[in-house]
Amino acid sequence: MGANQNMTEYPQGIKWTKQRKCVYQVLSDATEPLSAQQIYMLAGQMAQNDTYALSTIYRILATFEENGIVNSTTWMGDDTVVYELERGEHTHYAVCLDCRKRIPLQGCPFTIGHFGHRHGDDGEGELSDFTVIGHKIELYGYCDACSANHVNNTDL
Amino acid sequence: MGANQNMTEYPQGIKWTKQRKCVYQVLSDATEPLSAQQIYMLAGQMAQNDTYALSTIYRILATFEENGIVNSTTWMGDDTVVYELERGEHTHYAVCLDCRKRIPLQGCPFTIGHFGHRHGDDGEGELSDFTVIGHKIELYGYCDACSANHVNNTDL
DNA sequence: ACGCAAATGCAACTCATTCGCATTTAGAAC
DNA sequence: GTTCTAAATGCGAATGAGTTGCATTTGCGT
Repeated sequence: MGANQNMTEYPQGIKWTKQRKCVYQVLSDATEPLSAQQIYMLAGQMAQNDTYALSTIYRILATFEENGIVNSTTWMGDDTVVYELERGEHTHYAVCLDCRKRIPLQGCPFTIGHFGHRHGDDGEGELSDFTVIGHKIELYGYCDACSANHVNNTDL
Repeated sequence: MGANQNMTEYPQGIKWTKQRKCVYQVLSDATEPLSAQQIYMLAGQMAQNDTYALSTIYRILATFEENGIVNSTTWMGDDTVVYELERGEHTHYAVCLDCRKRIPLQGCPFTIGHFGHRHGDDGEGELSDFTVIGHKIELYGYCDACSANHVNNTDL
C-alpha cells in the first residue's frame, strides 16, 4: 500500500484501519491544509487497488479532529473545510480576494495575552468568563498580480 | 411597509426596490451579523403582506457586498455566511466552541502594519507583493458555562 | 406616462457534508 | 491462531446552503 507499515508510529487510542493510515499518510505528506475532496482523491491515488468512500474520509477526519490529530479551518470566502495535521504549531495566511492565492505568514504576531485581558482595558468584552484556547487570523487583500486590476478599496 | 420612505438616505448607485430597502432596514436594525436565512425571515416579517424570495435575498446581499454596503464573514466551525452593514468599523469575537456563543471584543489589537512588514523581519512570507486591505481575527475557546464540562485542552 | 435594463419569483439544480443501514474488520480475549 | 464484538466502512439517499435559468415585474431615466 504505502510506506507506513509499522503502526507503532501512529497516535494511539483509535483503531488504525488501512483507510485511516492512508488518510494520515496523505495529511503528513501535505504541505498545506487539504479539503476532504482532495484527501479523498489523494488517498484513492495512494491506495491504487481499492478506493475509499468519500463519506468514510469525512468520518475519519471527524474522528481525527476529535482526537486532536488534525485541525480544521476554512479559507476566507470559501465554504469548504480544510484539514491539516496538528503539528504543534500554526500558520496564518494572507488571502488574495481575487485569485485566492494564499501566502503563509511567518510566526504569530500576537500572543493570547493581548486579547485575554482586554476586558480590563476598555470596558465591555467580558473575557474574564472565557477560556481562550486558540485563535485564527487572516489577512485579505490583493496579491501582486491581481492588485493591478483593482482600484483602491479602503476597507480596513 | 416600514419606516424608511425617503430614499435619499440610501447609498446611491443601485436601484432601490422595496426588497432592497427592506433588507437594508433589517441589516441596520441588526446588532450582529445575520445569515441570509435570518434576513429572509426578518424581512418577510417586516413586509407583512408579501414575502420575498430567498434567492432574491441572496442576490441582494451579493449586490450590497459588491457595492461595499455590507460585509460578509463566517463564524468559526460554522459554514453559513453572515452579513452586516459596513459601518466603517469592525468587531472581532471570541467564539465558544461548545455553545457557539460569541463575545464581542473591544477594539482591534493590532494594526495592519504589524503584519504588512513582517516579511522583512524573519525570512519567508513575501508580503511585499501583497496589498492588505483587511483582516479577520477570531479567538476560540470555552465560555464560562461550558468550560466546566471540558477537560484541559492544550491546543495553542 | 413610456420603455427598457435591471430586479424578482419560482423551481430546478449544484455541491459539500451527513446519515441510515447492511457488511466488513481491527484487535482484544481466548 | 481462532473467535467474537464493537467499531469502521461502503453505498446510496438525504440535507441544506447557496446558485441559476427564465418568464414576469418594476425602478427610474427620459
